[in-house]
Amino acid sequence: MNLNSNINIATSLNPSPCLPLLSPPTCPSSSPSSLISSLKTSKTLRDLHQLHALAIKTGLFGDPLVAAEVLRSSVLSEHRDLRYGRRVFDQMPEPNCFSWNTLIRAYSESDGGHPSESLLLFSRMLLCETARPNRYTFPSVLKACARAEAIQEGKQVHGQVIKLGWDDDAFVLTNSVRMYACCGFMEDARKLVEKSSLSPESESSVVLHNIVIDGYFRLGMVEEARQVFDRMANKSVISWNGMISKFAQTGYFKEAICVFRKMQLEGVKHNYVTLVSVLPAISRLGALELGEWVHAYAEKNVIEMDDVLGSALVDMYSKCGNIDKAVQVFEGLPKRNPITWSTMIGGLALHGRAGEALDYFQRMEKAGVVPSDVVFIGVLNACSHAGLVDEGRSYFNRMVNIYQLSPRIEHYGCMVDMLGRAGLLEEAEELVVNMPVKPDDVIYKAFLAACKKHGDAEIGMRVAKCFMELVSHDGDSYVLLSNLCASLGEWDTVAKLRLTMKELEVRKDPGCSWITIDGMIHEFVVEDYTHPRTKEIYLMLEEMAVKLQEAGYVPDTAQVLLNIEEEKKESTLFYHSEKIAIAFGLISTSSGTTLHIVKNLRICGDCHSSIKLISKVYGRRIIVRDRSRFHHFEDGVCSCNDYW
DNA sequence: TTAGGGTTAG
Repeated sequence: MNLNSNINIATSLNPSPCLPLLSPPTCPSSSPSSLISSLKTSKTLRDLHQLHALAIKTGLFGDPLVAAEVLRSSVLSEHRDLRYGRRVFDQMPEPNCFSWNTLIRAYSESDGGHPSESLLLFSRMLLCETARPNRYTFPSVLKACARAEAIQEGKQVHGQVIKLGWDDDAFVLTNSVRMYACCGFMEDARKLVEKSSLSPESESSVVLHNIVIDGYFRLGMVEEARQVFDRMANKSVISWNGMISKFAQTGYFKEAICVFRKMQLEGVKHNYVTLVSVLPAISRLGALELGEWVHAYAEKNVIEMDDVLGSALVDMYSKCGNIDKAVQVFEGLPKRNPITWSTMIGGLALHGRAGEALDYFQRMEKAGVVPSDVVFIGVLNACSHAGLVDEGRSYFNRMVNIYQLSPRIEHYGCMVDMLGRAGLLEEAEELVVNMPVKPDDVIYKAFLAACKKHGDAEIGMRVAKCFMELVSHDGDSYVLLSNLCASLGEWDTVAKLRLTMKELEVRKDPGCSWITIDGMIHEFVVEDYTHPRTKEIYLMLEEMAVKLQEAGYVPDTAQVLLNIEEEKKESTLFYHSEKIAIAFGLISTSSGTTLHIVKNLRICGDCHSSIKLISKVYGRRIIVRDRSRFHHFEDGVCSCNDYW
């Protein structure tokens, strides 16, 4: 869009506004100042309409200050109505500068894709002789450019800023930097910051640096963002919160927690946003102790427990293995929204507590909350993990027919997984082939895992062909497929697959498990020898092997799908990362302590049966979160009833 | 009339 192009706003808008002409119930005295103060305190759209009518009736609308306040109340109050405000503006014979700024700002902040409207108005304002852009005009126009990521227009506006001499104004500067940062022009953004005469300790300088950091994160330039943060002479709580939330949102969970700890060490008080920002990182890492600390901190510091912080806590307790506590937090919340319900239902599903997940879904419906498509992902996931195939089909149909929600690939993913786990491979295949969205890696992975579980290579290979055509770069799917072939002894195909992976530079995520002891996260990969207590860990693993064999453990070497000697297979199995993490947990905690393990991949069959025995032999509850769900091992039994 | 937040198939 070119700001200098001719724009005929008048023809594009409703020229005959219907303005109400009611008498207000309580008629304020008709002086400009009392009308303005009534407008400022008006609470509803109805009040506003009546005061507007009064202004017209008494002729006071002709007073530019009154008209400006009618406009401001229309578009920037809590009960804003942009279309109404636009009609008010178009009625003004000669809007003053304040009114232009008000409407430009309202468009730049609105959600309905209106930033371009802001720019159109600004270009009209430039041609207007009675109102010149001022220091209040530019922040909004620049914000509109930033939101539309319109660099060409942004540069033109910035040109006007310099021409009219507003470039030293703190608000204008902030928004100029933000405009460049949002458009990805970090060089320009940084130049402006460096050129500014602000003291590095000043509040404005902190804001500018926060914006630059945000810009680097948008571009995925995490290291640059971190460097700017580390070098800041002064940091506000918003700077710290920004780093935590951006790290967590980009998958840098450990880094998010690290910043959170550093903030604490430097004596910066956490606030509500800090907690909401760090909790998702804690959830993903399964760092229960830290999560509990955050919960206690919120209570001790009387941080408001609303639906948002409540959802984050429910999610944290669910993903960190304490589902009962998640339920307790949920039940204690003063307010719940659709996300809170989704989080609770998804959490119960993750723990295999399908019956309760479905009960909560019913409660949600009874409470009058309209189910979102996300909550159905939780419901279908619950059915899938509990083998409730008929219920799953029925909920899928209800979602489509009663709630009129279009199934997304995630819903099909749940259905394929559900049918596959239950051994209904042909029905699952039919769904993969006929579903209206293109199957992705995840769908194939669920399907291939089901074929492997049920030993059906024929269907597996048929679908595998489609998967190969995807030219996927997802390492896990290749490994799954090659494992499927390996379980059939098809070593030639395995070799071919490995070669394809090499050619496409596909890498598999290495299996990795972690355990938190005294607030420290300890990470282990398969056959890991890097931990400072490696010697003790491996002595423990040897002891475990002996005790398990005494208890009747037979290694399930069919799980090791490499073409290697049986004996080597046995040792490979015993050094899987989750077993190493458990050995470390056993030597680092007192007897009877529950162990919480998180694994990035799905737990293998041999580990699953070993951990059942370990829980019995060592008298420990062991809670393992793998890629798809929780397993609660106790006294030789797992909560998943071996259906996973 | 500048900056910050929660759920989602394997």
